[in-house]
Amino acid sequence: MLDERKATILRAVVTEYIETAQPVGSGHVASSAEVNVSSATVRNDMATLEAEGYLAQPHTSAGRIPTEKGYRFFVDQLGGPGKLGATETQQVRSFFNRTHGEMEQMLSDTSRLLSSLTHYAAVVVGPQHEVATIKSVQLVALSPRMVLAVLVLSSGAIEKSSIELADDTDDLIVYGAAVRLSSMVIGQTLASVGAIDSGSLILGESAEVAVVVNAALASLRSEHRHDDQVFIGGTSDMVSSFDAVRTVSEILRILEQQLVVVSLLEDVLDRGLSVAIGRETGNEALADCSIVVAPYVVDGETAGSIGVLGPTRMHYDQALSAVAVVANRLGRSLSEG
Amino acid sequence: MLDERKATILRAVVTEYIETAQPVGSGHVASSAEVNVSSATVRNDMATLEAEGYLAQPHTSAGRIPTEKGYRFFVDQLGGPGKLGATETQQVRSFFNRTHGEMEQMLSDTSRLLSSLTHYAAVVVGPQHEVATIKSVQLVALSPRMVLAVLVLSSGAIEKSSIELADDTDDLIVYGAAVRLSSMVIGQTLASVGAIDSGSLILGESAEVAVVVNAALASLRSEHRHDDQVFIGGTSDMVSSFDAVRTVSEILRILEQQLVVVSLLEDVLDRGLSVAIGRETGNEALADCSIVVAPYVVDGETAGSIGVLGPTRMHYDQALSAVAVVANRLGRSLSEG
DNA sequence: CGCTGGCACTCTCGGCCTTCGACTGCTTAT
DNA sequence: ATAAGCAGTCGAAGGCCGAGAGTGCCAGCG
Repeated sequence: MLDERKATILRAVVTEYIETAQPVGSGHVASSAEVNVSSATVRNDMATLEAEGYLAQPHTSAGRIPTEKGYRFFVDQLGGPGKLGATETQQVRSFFNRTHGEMEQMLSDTSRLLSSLTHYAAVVVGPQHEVATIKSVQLVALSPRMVLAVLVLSSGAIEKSSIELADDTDDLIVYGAAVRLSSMVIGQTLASVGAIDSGSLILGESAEVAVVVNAALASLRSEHRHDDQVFIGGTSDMVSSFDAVRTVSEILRILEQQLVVVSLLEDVLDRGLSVAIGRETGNEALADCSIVVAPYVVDGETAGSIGVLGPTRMHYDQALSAVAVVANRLGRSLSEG
Repeated sequence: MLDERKATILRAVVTEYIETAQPVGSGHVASSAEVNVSSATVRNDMATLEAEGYLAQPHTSAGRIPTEKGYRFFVDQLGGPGKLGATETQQVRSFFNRTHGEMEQMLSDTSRLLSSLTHYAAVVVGPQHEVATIKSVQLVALSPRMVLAVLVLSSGAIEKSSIELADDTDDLIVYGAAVRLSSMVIGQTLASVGAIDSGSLILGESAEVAVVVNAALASLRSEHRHDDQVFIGGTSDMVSSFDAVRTVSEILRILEQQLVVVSLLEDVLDRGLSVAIGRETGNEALADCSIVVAPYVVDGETAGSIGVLGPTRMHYDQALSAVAVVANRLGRSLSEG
C-alpha cells in the first residue's frame, strides 16, 4: 500500500528523527544515501505520507515527524530483531557466564543488564508461580498465635504467608498440620491449591490440626493474588530521553504502580516479541513512550517476560535485538538450574 | 551568635523560599508577620547574614536564597519534630490499623505511606537480619545437584541461598544434612553462623552429609552480605520538586544504586532522628537534596531505618513529623507480631 | 546608636521587533 | 513522472527597551 520510494522516504524520516529528535525536512531526506530523487519529489511524497497519516508537521514550514502509524510501519517493516553489536554481545555473554544461582538476584541483575544495553528502563517479570509445582511446605511457629507458612516451588522461588490463629497452638499441632499439608499439596501447582476443598480433610484428624491446616490453606489462597516479582531498572537512563519533568513524573508514576506489568503479561501471551508504540500501550500517560517486550521460556514453558520502556523515538532495532537476545539467554540460563 | 532579629529574618527567608522557590527580597520579609522592622533594616541584616554565609544572592538585585548553612540553622532551631496535621495523623492511624501480617508487604506499603504524606521519595530499610535468631532451617532438593537452603528468622523474614553440589546427592543425605544443620544453627543469629567452624562437625557423621552441611554453611556465609531489604517509593512525587531533567536523572541513579541506604544506616546508628542537607549527604549528586531519617525500634532494639529524600527546600517540619511518627508506629507495629 | 525613609543604581524578565533560515507547496519545464 | 525554481510561512535567535524587584548607601530622626 506504500510504494517502495515512499517506504524508503518514511524509513529515512523515522531514522533521522530518532537520531536527532528534530523535525526532518525534505532536503535531509533527499541527501540521504538511500534516496536518489530530488527534494521536490520528496516533498510531494511527504505530503502524501502526511495525508495518509504516517507523518505530521509540528507547524507549517517545519520538517515532518513520524506519527504512531509512521513508527508502526517502520517497526513492522523492520521484520525481526537484527544482530546485536559486538560490544553488546560480549556484555551479554559475559553477564550470563558470570551469573548463576539465586533467581531473584539474577532477575534483578538482568534488569540492570537490559537497561545498560539499551539506555531505557528495563522491566523483568519473574516466572509465574502458577505453573511451578510445590516442592516443600513448612510451617514455622513465630509466636504462639503466629505461624509462617513457607512454600518452596520447583522454580526455586519461595512463597511465604503468615497465619494468625485464634488460639494459642502447640508446636506439635503445627508440626502435625505441616505434615498433613505436605501430603496434600506437594507436587501440586500453587493454582491448584486454591481449588482444594477444605471439606476434604479426612476424619480421624485432630480438630486442632484441621484448624491450622485450613487456616494455612486459606492464607495461601488469599496470598496468591498478584505476587509476581517485578524488577525495574534503569529509570535514570530513560529519564534522559525526555525533556519535560512533568512527563517524567507521570511515567515514573506508571512504573511505580507497576501498571506496565499488566500489559506486559497480556501482550506476551499471544504474540512473542512485540512492540507497543505510544497509545498502543493502552495508557494515556505513556503516549510518548514505546514498550518492547518478549517472553522467556524456561524448560519449554513460557515463564515470564522482559521488556524495555523508552521514548517513542527509541532505537527500535537495538532495543528489539537486546530484548530478544536477553530473553533467550535468560530462559536458557534459568532452564539449566 | 545570631541575634534574635537576624534569626527571625533568616527563618522568614527560609520559610518563604521553601514555599515559593523564588529568591526572597527584603520587602517580603519586612511585611511578614514576625518581623516588625522596615525593609531597610532587613536589608542591612540580610547583608550581614550573607557575609556570614547563611544566605546567598543568585545575582545582584535579586532576593536572597538560603545556603546549606542557612538551612542547617533553620532545621536546628526547629528543635524536634512538630505535630502532624489532622488529616495526616488520621492517614497514619488508619494505615497502621489496617496493616498486619507480611513484613515485606508492610515495609513496602510503609514507603508508599511516607511518600504520600510528604510528597518526597521514601526509603524504608528492613530490619537487620543480624540480630534475628534462626527459627528453622530447611534444605530442599530442586534437582540432584541443586539444593535450596531456606532459613526462617524470628523476625518472620526468610533467607534463601542456593547450593550447587559437585555430585548427585540422595534426598536422604540432604535430609540428614538438614537435621544436622538445624541442631547447629537454630537459636543462633545469622551473624554467628558465619563464625561456625567447619571443623566442628563431629565424627561419626556420614562424609556425604558433612559435605552438604559444609556447602550449606559456606553458601549462607557468602549470602549474608548486603541483603538488606530496601523499599523505595514516591520517586514520581519527588521528581516534581525539581525542574532540570538532568538533576532528576542523577538523583534517580543514586536511588537505583541504593547509595542513600549507606548514609541512612550510618546516620541512624548514632543520632536518632536526623537531617542531612545538601552536601552533608556525602554525595555531590545530592547537592540539591536533603534527607530526613529516623531509626525504628522493634522489641527494644534499633531494627532498621526509614527516611525521605526531597529537595533542599523541603518542608522540614512536615517531613520531620511524618518520619518521626511513621518510624514510631512502624516499630510498634512490628513489635506486636 | 540603631532604625528608617529615600534615592540612585543594578540586573533580570518579558514583550516586541527584526532578521535569518529552514521548510513547504505550487507552478512550470523537461 | 521528475526536477527546478520561486514565493510564502513560520519558528528560533538576537537585539532592544521598559518595567519591576531588589540592593546598598546615606542622611536624618528618635
